[in-house]
Amino acid sequence: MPTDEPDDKSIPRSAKGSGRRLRGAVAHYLGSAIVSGEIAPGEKLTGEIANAEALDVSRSAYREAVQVLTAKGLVESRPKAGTRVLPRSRWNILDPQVLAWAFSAEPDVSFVRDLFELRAVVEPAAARFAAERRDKDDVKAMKDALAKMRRHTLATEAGRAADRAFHDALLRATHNDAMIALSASISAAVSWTTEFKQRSRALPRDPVPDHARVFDAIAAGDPDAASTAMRALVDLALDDTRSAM
Amino acid sequence: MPTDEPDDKSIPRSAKGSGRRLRGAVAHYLGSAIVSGEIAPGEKLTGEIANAEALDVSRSAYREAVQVLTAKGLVESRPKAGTRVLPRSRWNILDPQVLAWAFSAEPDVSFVRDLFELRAVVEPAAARFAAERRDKDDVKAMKDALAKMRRHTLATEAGRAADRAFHDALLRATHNDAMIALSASISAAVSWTTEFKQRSRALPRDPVPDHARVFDAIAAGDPDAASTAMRALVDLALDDTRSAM
DNA sequence: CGTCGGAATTTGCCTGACAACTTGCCAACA
DNA sequence: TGTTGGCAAGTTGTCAGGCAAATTCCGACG
Repeated sequence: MPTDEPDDKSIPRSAKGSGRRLRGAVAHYLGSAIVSGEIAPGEKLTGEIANAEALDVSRSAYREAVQVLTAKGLVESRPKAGTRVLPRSRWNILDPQVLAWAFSAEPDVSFVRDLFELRAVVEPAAARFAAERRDKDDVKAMKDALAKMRRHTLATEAGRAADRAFHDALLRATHNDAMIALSASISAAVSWTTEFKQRSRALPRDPVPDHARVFDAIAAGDPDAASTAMRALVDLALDDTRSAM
Repeated sequence: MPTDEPDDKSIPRSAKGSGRRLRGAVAHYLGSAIVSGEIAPGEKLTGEIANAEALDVSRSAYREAVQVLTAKGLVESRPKAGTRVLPRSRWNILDPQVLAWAFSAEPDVSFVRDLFELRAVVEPAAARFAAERRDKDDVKAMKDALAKMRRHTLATEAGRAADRAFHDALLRATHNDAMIALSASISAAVSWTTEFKQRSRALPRDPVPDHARVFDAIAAGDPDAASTAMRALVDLALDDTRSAM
C-alpha cells in the first residue's frame, strides 16, 4: 500500500489560505474541538507525532499550535503524561480567540447567558465612567459610529461593524485600560450573537434610538442617565437574544 | 577567539529549574520586557536566529515562546517585517499570565487604579448574584475560608491564600463562568497589590469584619445587602492601596 | 512621477535526532 | 504482605540545519 493517502482525519491544509498561518489552522481545529466539548476536560489527546502525522503537518507546527492552547489555559502537557485538556474553570474564556472558537459552532445557551449578565454589569458602569471622562475626540468617534449605524442596518456587516465601533468608542471614552480590554472581548462575543439573531428572524427592533439615548447622555456628561440608558439597551438586547435561542 | 563566551545579554537557563520549561523562561523574559515598557509598542525585536542565539536557546524553543506572546496579543510577526510589539490596546491584559508579568516589576499606578475600578464594578455585582444563587456547598466554602482568615493575618501567605479562597468561593457561588474567569484574574492581581501594601506599612485595618458582613448577607440571601457590603469592602481596599502608593 | 517587477530578508515549515522528565511497573526488602 | 526503592519505557522538550513562502523594499521602466 502507498504511504501517501488521504487518511481518515481531516486536512487543515484546506484552510491554509484563510489568512491564518498553518499553525493557526491547527490551533483553530484543536481549540474548537475542545471548547465545543468534542474533547472533554481530563481527556488526553493523541501523541504529538501521531497527531501531527494524522493532521498532515510537521511536529513543529503542531507543537506551536499546542503552545497557543497552553497559553490560553485549555491544555497542559507534561512528559510521559501527554497533553490533557484542563477543566473549564482554568480556561481563559474571556480571551477573544477562545470566544471566537466557542462561537464558531452553535454556542452553549448558558454560556451566552453568563456573557450577557457580565455585559449587563460592565457596560452600564462603563457608560457612567464615559460620561464623566469623555473628551472631544471620544464624542466625535461615537457620533461618527452612530451616524454609520443610521445608514446601515444590523443585517449588514457594515451595520454590525458600526455597532462594534460605537461600543468600542464608548469603552475607549472610559480611559480605563482594563475595561477596554474586557469589553473588547464581550463586544466581539455580542456581535457573534447578533449574527445569530439576524439569522433566525427579521430584525426585531431598531437599535438606533437606544444607542442615541446613550450617546446623548454621555455627550451631555450625565453619568446617571448614561448608566440607565445603557442598562436599558443591554436588557433589550438580552431579550432579543433570549427569544432567538 | 573562542565561540563559547558568556555573551552580553542574559541567560534564561538560570531560571530553567524554576518549574517552567525553558520556553516558559524565555516567554517570561520577553513578556516582562514588553509589559514593563522596556520594549515599546511598535518596536521590532531582534530576528529569531540572532535573538535565540543571544539567549542561548534553540530557534524552536524561542519560536514557541514567541507563539505564547502572540497568543496573548503582545506581538505580531510577519515574514520579512519581523515581529513587532503591538499597541497596548491589543494586549490581553486580563490574561492571568500577562498580569503576573505586569506585577513582576513595580506596577504602573494608573493601571492599578484601572484594575480597582473594574473590581469595584464587578465584585459587588458578583456578590449580588451570589446571594441569589449560592447553594449549601458555596456557603460552606466561604465559611471555611473566612475561618482561615480569622486564624491568620494578611501579613502571612496563609492569610492571603485564605483571602483569595474567600473571593474565589464567592465568585464560584455566582454560577457564572464568565464572572468566575474575570474575577479570577482580578483577584490574582489584587493579591499582588496586597503584598505591596504589607511591604510598605503595617496592616492598616482588620479585613475580617468587612468580609464577615459580606458573608452574612450572602448566607442570608440578601442581594442588596451583599452588594453594598462588598462595595464597602472594595472601597476600603482601594483606599489602603492608594495611600500605599 | 507612477507603476510594475525582481531580489533580499525574515518568518514559516519541515526533517531527524537526542535529552530530560515522569510515570508506573517490578523487584527487593522489612 | 505491605512498602520502598530503583529501573525501564514512553512522551514531551530541546536541539540543529535546511528549504520554502511571503512580504517589503528598491530599482527600472513606461
